[in-house]
Amino acid sequence: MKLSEKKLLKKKEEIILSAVKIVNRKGYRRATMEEIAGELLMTKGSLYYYFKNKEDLVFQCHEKVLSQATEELESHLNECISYEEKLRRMIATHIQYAIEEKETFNMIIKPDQTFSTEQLNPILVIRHEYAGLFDRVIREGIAHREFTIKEPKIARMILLGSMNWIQQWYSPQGGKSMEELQEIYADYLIKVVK
Amino acid sequence: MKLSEKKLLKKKEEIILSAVKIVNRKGYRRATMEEIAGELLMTKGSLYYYFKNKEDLVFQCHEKVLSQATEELESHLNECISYEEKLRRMIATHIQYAIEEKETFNMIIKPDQTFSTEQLNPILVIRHEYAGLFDRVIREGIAHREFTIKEPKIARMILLGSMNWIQQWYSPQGGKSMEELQEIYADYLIKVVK
Amino acid sequence: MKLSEKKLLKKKEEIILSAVKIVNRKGYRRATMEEIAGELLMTKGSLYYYFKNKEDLVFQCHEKVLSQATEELESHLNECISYEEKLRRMIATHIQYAIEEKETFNMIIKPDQTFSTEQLNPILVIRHEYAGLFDRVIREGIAHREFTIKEPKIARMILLGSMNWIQQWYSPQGGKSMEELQEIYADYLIKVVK
Amino acid sequence: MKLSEKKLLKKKEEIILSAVKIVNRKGYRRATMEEIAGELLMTKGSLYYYFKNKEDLVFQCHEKVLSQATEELESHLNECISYEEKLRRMIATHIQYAIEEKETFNMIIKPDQTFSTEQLNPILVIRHEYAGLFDRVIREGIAHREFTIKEPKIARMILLGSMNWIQQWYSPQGGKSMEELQEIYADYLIKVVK
DNA sequence: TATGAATGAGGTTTCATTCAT
DNA sequence: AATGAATGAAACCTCATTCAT
Repeated sequence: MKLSEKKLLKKKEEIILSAVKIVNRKGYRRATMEEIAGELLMTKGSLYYYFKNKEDLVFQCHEKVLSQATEELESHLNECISYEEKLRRMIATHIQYAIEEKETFNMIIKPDQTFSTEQLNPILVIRHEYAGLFDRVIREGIAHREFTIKEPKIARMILLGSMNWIQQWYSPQGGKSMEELQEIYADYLIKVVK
Repeated sequence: MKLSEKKLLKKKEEIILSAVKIVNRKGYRRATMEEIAGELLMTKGSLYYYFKNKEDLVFQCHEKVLSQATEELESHLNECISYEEKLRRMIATHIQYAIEEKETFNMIIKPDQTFSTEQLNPILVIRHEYAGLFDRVIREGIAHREFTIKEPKIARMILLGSMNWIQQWYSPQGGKSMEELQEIYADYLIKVVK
Repeated sequence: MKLSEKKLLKKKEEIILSAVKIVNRKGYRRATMEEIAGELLMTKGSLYYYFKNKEDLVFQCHEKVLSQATEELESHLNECISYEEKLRRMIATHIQYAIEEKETFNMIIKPDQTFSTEQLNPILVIRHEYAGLFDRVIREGIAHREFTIKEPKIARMILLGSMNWIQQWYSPQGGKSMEELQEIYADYLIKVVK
Repeated sequence: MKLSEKKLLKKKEEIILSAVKIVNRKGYRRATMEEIAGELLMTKGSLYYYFKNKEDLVFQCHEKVLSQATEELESHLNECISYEEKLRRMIATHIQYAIEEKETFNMIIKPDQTFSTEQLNPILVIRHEYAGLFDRVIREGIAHREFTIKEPKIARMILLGSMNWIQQWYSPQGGKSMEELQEIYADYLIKVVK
């Protein structure tokens, strides 16, 4: 890879980070290209050198965030610990992302509100993959007799649904810290699959 | 109440229903007054005869849906049955709403950073009331030794979050009927509070 | 004239009065038909029974105000007093209207901003008549050797211009009462024509 | 100052001139952003690149015109001539402005209940300064026994009001040239303060 | 006569996008 | 690679006007 390409990628990454920040703060519609550019002391015109359009930029934000999260989840799956412990750690990871990357995660949750059909599909694929990791830990946990339930898919939906909901009410100033939440959620959600 | 007033209210209700539908599909920002009006074969100008502005219209959407749902839940709380059974029925009711009145009920879910502080408060109050009914059944269930958990609020959030999530994937053509879902969810969620 | 016609005229008059009030407060564009009707506990639809459109209504406001003022001016002209005294009284009258019927008078001053060509002409006629009364008192005053100037038309324009300007700064809470202004203006403006 | 900044300012000035023209012709409410832009073969959207909103644009119109006029008047005050002569020249200047820069100068005249209090104040300040120059020449003229009146402020208002009024009727094709008017007005208005 | 309801033209504003430089 | 400037579509909102009842 040439130096110029490297520079290009670095710049793209910077822009994505800025976009993630703004979109998380304001939501997709309210986040303007101008503000995203302003954060980096650029002008909005420049963004179009790096990204085809706003949708494309935000799409790449997702890819980044979600692939990061997926990676983390996978690492937990590969650790040498009990399935319960694996699931605990995956829950903690998901909660962290849901809180810290709130709006970006939100777009993954309701992508059809944001993306055109063309870009919808790749997102659904990543999303499906992501959910699949939870399916796997549950299924394998059942196979190893750590979990007992009959409907692993529905259990997974309960897990993800309840964790995604955290966004609706969580506030850093609220009563519980993120760490506490991670623990309590893990405790209670493990009960579901046990 | 005069006939004309009744008619006015009916029309307002129609508009609200249309608005709920569009807003749920598209989100607050993407839902346009024109589309909301078009659904009813009206023109956007007419909406302003009934509602002060877009915010006001959407606000009344929230208000209506929430207060209606609250009423239904309360009836279950007053039945003479065990707390577990009360909770099962409330879960069934909530799921039924979430599925059959999907678009209407969805409103509860989105708090939207849209509302001016003036209108945000009344919404939060009703929302709080609704959630409070679940809190109550859990707390009282604990007092009667039917449930055992230490964090009833978080349990409630897990319950509501997981149920609201059903909307994201449920389809009548899918594998499970609503009745099956109601049962499985009740089974799994009761485990959380037990 | 039949009773019903009388009633009609009376209602029209009421509406005109309301319109004058609102237009004076807000100006032509900001005064809405709804507000004009509201003042009389009517709905705006009703106004169209009495007036062809907003322009027509406001046009009749003018006619009323200006014909009233003209009448007053004429009465002063016919009093048996010196021309200086006649002019003093006319000045007082004009100032009073300029202050108390501020916006209506304003429309007479700049009618082309408000009226379509069709209605512009009648207004210009009345306006011309009105100014003519000042011309007359000055010309006759010169004929009777009370005044001495060579350019009566320009003097008249100075008089009217300076008085119309009062609107720009006069406030009831200001330092001088209307009565004081009437006197000082008369004193100073008489100097112009002397 | 960089070239680009200069260009920006020039464009802003062009827009201001266009706005002044339209607003004077139609008044604040009737002047549309589209028309103002159209005059310069631009689209209304572009105006928002240069000005925050309509109010801001019109505000800057006022500001510009007023400060420019003030500067010119001040030079006369500093000449070494009698106060009567100073006043004559200031009158001539004001009339010239009112006639030759009719549309630009007209802005001084309309205070429009349009501006938010925030923007109204700076305008009133400059306006006050401008008028203050006439006040000064009259007051100092009194101090030097050239003038005799007791109400210098009101005299000033008569002067400005009558001169501003010229715009309402003056036409180059009319009977009197501007130079004649300047002389006659000076003659008659000096009588007011003598 | 009066009105409730609807309309639609027209206005302001926002902002993603384009493009010459 | 970047930007300043312009654009235009689309959104919200206002309000004079119409008309069936």
